[in-house]
Amino acid sequence: MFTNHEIDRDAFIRGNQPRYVQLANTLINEITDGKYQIGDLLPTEQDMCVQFGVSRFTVREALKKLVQSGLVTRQPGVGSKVISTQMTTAYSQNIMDISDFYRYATDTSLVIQSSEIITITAEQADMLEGSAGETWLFLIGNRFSEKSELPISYTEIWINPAFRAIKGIMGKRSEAIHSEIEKQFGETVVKVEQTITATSLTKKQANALQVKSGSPSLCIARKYRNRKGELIELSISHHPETRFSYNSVFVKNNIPA
Amino acid sequence: MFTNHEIDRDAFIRGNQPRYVQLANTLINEITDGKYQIGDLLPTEQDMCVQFGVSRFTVREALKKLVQSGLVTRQPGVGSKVISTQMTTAYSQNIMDISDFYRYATDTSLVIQSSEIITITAEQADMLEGSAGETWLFLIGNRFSEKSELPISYTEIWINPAFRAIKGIMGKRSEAIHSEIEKQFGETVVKVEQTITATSLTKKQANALQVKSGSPSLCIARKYRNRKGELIELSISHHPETRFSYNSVFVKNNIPA
DNA sequence: GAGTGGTCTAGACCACGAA
DNA sequence: TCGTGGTCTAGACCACTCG
Repeated sequence: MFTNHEIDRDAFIRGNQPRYVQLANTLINEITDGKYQIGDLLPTEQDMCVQFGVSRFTVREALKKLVQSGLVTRQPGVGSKVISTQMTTAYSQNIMDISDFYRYATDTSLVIQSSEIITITAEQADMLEGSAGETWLFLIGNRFSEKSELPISYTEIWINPAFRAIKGIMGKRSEAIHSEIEKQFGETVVKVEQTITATSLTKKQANALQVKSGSPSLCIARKYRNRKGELIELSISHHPETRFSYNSVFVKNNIPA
Repeated sequence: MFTNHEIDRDAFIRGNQPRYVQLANTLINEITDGKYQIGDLLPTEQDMCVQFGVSRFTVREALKKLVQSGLVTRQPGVGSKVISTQMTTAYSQNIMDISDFYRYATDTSLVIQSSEIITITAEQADMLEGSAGETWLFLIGNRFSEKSELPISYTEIWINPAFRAIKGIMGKRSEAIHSEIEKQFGETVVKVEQTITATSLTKKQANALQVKSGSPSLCIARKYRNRKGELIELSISHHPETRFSYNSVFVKNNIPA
């Protein structure tokens, strides 16, 4: 058992993460490193409390993260069973949480090729939840993964007039545009709404992606909102078939009603 | 404050749901009914503890559900702020949790049009995580929403040999196939892996959907797994453009590292 | 400085599954 | 019957926001 002072020093060294996050990472590493096989039971909550010198609350918060990650299921009267020994990630995308939007940007890079201020039409105003005549910043770019020379997406980005003075966004970026807005203007993205559809590529889009005009694409539109619910940024990405897939894992933690 | 006996009687009447679920539903109803506007702060945790006669733990579990639903954000030193006053659902799909897979099936209906036992090839075995020569049940059907006569998807379903004796699956169904397997065989789905891609429709698929051959579609493949990680069912749905979209909401609950 | 939500402890009772 | 995870209470200290 640690005293408070020792916990604080420890946390400082490790980057000041909560105990349950540290414990979750420890357990994830043990599972992915092969200490447990699929079907094995983890130690009980009581055992972990003793082993790691923390309360049951801390252990349970950590185990919640394992369930969310799809590594473990839990059942009263049985225990915590390992159902997967690897985190599902790949060159394909896997978003379960808003913080994953930040991670995604670091695995790929976005190259902005054009930037202009546009006075929006009535139709665009509808899409952007604004009024015709407003002047939004309009960016066009391509996203690349490290593993291929062909772009994985053609992306159009609309930025709210309040942030159109944003600087240094041309060329190759390893960070997301919305996180740049947060930095430069002190805004905070609290909500992202995402819609996925299938579309036919226009000539312009197809050219940028080096595929045939009219071929199918996965279209992902994301609305980034601040605390007041205002639309900060709208991004629309078109991914040609075979170059991109969108993956998710859903795990049952208790019986549905 | 309730005695234990009163809590039990109460729970029985309300369907035996945990207190924090009941509290979450109460708060969701208050928000969607207009008691709070966007930007308003909910009462503090302390206030709710007094108002509802529960502990802070119970209040916090309830508020977690509101954050997951995208109705509220929480910030230390500030409070719990309303950022949306309606649950995001529509004719389009919105899956955040494994239990949503059950709800989706009740909003739409699946009409199974063919059913046969197939001896799988090496290529199919790869996809189904089995061995060539195994005999899987193969279903073909269309999914309809109540609002339109045109199907919203063309669906192919592969069912593990262990469950190929499943009964009563032909024709119109308002329940999901995987939940029928659970019922008839006592299995439990604990994990669903989902991959979304864009594809061109084959002639057969296009005919079933009454669109042009080669037109784009949103392809959603789902692998349903039991506790042991075994593949129980694989479903592959093709949705023509304009008839379907896949929506998600992500909400920030704390600052990412 | 007062109040907020985030984290954490040390207890407790329960329904359920397995032996 | 015994141990599991699910729920719940009553405390506590902290970093942070805001007046």
